[in-house]
Amino acid sequence: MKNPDTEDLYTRIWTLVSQITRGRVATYGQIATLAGSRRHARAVGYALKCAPMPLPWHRVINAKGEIAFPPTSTNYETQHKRLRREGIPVVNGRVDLKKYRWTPRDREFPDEYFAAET
DNA sequence: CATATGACCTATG
DNA sequence: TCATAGGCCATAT
Repeated sequence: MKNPDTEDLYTRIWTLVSQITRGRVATYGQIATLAGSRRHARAVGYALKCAPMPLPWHRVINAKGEIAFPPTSTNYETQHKRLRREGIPVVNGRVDLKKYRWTPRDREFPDEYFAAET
């Protein structure tokens, strides 16, 4: 991560993820959109991987409601365990986004966060 | 510079 | 609901 723009992007992603409330989940695309552009869905994963501070990364899942790690990985197990521990059911490998999707509060996210991307 | 690889997403049938 | 196709983009090699 040498590019300064990328660093800004990652910083916004880290801030957003840190604000996901307990017992709720957000998707990679959702975070990317809030961070400024919905095209960076893939970059969210990278940003979480190199986060310099502890973050509730387990609250970030894909658009289908699934844990994005390979089901056989230890990362998958860790995330699954943490979600269940927060009271988020994972049935058939997926979370009900209709019920558990996190939505930012207006006060936390001023209008510029939702402005059309340039 | 060219490819390949993901903690991805949407549109479409 | 599932599968496929095409798109996206930071990183790694």
